[in-house]
Amino acid sequence: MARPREFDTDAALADAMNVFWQHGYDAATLPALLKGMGLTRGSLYKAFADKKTLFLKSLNRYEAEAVDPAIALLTTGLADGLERISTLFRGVLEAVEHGDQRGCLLCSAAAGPSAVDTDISEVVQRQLRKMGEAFYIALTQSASYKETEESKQRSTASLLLTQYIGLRVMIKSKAPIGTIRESVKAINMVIS
Amino acid sequence: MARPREFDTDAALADAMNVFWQHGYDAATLPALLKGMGLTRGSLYKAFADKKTLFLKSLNRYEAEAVDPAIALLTTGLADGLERISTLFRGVLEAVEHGDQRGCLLCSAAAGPSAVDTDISEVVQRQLRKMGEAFYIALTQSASYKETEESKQRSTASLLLTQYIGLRVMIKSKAPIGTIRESVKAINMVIS
DNA sequence: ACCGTTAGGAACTAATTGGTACAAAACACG
DNA sequence: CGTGTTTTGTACCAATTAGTTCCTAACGGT
Repeated sequence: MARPREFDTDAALADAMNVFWQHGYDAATLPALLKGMGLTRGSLYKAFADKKTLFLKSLNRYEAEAVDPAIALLTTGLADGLERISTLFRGVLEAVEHGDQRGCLLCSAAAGPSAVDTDISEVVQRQLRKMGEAFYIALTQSASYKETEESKQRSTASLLLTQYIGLRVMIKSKAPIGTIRESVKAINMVIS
Repeated sequence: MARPREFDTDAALADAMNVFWQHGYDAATLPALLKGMGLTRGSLYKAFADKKTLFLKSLNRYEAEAVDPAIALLTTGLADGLERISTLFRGVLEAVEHGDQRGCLLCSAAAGPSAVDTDISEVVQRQLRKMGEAFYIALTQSASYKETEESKQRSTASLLLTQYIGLRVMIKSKAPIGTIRESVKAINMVIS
């Protein structure tokens, strides 16, 4: 009973996510978002309230699009948990080898706006926690770790999460590819 | 043979560094810097050219004030290299326990402006490289690692550097203290 | 075919951004 | 004492920021 929206809000959100992914929260200016999303101010503010909520929605979309698949990889599929973990890190490395230097929206948010804004911090913490839990589950489902005491499994999971964040921050900082490779190699060394 | 400066440039730089440390490069506005440094626009621009070079100088000062001491800890002093590494991470943890959530200026720069600006990236990469090298030296001077093959020493050093970055990013993201403790515990587990 | 409701889009706003211009002030040296 | 040189501080600037207003366009139900 009114004029229908001319664009697909979900597609627009995907575009917004990519702009934030490339530039980061602060550096993603409104004009850049508008251009990337292909719509005008009126439409954006009508559909997404304001920049911060647009970012929060982007973050949630990132969760669905990048974090959850990673978690799925870690918690299901391949027989051995360690193999899954290796595959995850190998995937990150491969993206870099193919020139993707965007890093990880979640990790960049952790280093940036999450420190300042509690709403953003909440979402970031929740997603990081999920990742950590997924590492833990992968460990419990691995031949080499399934029998070890839980406290060691927890610690190793925590190590892997920290390692994941550190790795993706290094990638975004334009660290030389050799350093990235070395770091991934080191992880494989530790878990096997 | 002219009017002398009314402030200590080095003290002012220290103040600037702290402002950047708390807010990050982008979020540190000029008024915030001026207030934190206790001087006016005229003086700041006469003494430090512009915001970016002020940041680069702050980064170098951070190197002298925080990075180099950490490197010194890792490469000299305590008998065993692993003990030095433990001490470093324990120090980070202690700072957090005392309420310091600023994280690490270097690590935040890595996740933020380093991705965009090559001048900043250069400084960041150099400092990260120094840190990695220091971890490596600490390993070669430890009872348990000094005999292992170099490639493994390199990998472990790389792991520690990545871990260090990840840890400090998590801290800045306001991760719960339990997670931080767990992550530090995990490192001690790996290296001993 | 009309009418209520919503989307779209351009113009506008108010605040803030980093940076500059310039006059007044404070010194060192002769 | 000047006088030349540099700092200081204020006022200013143009550009950019996120966000709003408001008129028009496009629909859907009756």
